[in-house]
Amino acid sequence: MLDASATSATLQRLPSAPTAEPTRLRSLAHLRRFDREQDIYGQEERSDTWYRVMSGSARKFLMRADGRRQLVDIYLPGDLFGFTSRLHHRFAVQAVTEGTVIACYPRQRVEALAREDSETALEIRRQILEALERLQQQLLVIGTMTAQEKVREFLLYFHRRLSADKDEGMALPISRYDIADMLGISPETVCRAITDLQARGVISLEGPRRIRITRRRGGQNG
Amino acid sequence: MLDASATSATLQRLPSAPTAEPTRLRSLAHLRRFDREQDIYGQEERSDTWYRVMSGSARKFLMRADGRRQLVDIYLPGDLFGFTSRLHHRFAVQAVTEGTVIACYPRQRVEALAREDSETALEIRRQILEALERLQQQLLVIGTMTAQEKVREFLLYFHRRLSADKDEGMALPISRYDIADMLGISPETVCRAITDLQARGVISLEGPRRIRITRRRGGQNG
DNA sequence: CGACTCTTTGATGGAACTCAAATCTAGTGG
DNA sequence: CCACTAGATTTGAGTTCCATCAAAGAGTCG
Repeated sequence: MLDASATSATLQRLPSAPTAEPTRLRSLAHLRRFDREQDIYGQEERSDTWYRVMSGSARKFLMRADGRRQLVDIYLPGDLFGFTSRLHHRFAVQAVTEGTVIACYPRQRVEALAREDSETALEIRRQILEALERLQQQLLVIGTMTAQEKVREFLLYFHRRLSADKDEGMALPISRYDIADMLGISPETVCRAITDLQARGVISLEGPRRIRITRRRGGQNG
Repeated sequence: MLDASATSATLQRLPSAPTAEPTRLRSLAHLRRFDREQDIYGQEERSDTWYRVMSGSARKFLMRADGRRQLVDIYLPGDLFGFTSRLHHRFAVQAVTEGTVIACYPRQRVEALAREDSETALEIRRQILEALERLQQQLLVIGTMTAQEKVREFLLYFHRRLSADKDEGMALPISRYDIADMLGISPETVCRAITDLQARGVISLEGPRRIRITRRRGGQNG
């Protein structure tokens, strides 16, 4: 929508990677910077590029015919995404945080590299498996029955992913609406669940976007 | 009866890939037969084997502390499973259909083969991507809001996966309980939803396990 | 400061879970 | 072949939970 002039994103060389990234792969990447809500790729777009979050965050989602938005995944620094067995994407991915920096890898060249370098191939396999594990975790969260559980599981899961310390609060990059669209419940219910969890002493808020996990019971660690 | 339709689907299930199983990979496999409800691998088991359904079906699930069973995926003929980036599994997989036949591949040897044969490596990558797509689809199904939608989406999705003809009914290998544990709703609600869908003319039943899709509106095809 | 978005809270009708029981199905053995 | 059994499926009644509509508070950024 706003993405008509998608090339407000800046092209530049990659100076150094924050996360462990094989040198061979890194040499194929170029960096782009995205504004808040800006599309990284659109629904139905050709899947000829792979991406990695260098900083910031992004949401993967699908717009339904009835106008509902379904969130499928949140990408955080270090996450590789954009691969599919299809020719075209079925979801869109857009930046959540202002100034999100994404490394872009031309798919053809990555696959060519993988063909001749088994180490790269292994790394790619590992990254796809990571995405798989994330989706499974996500399924476990959404698969719980009550809304309260969903929100609690989601917060624990997200806290783990942000690899934040238990004692220091985590800074949620996403809104209540994002959480709602991710869990298949209404934003108001997310709010009420958070309020209840706070009342029960499971979490404590220091500002709406800063959440501290106080008590973690029955949580299976990652 | 269920087996008959399932087995005939073996070689034509994958939409984008006509390839059944590379000869190189096949040579590493040995076949095992499983009874109904028998574990193919258990929760917390070491992940040193990959599997492929040759005939029958299997469920991947996790038992929660409160006794609730959460289903994450259903494996049908042609599906490869068992890979993870972890050392141990976090889910169990057990046969659903009596006499399910599974091909087992020693992980070490598969990965060794992948290291020296880029074609095999590509095939593995493709298979993992298939699993990823399946989980995404599953997330879309569960992420819908009403139970009615969930059940309808699930039936359409499963119908697609069984690559059954629209006009001929599909033979559900799984129970209402399985569907419920997959969608995070109660089995009674699954029943009522199916009854309602039947009343609305969306589906028609010829026996509880034989479902025919009558009308498919708004369904995105695979 | 003021406009905007995000978050929270309230009230209400409808949806879904639970407990309970009836019906159906498939499989077993007489 | 049929009665019988165990399991699966369906239906009913009552209660809880959640989506929805509405509006008020909080936070943010110009």
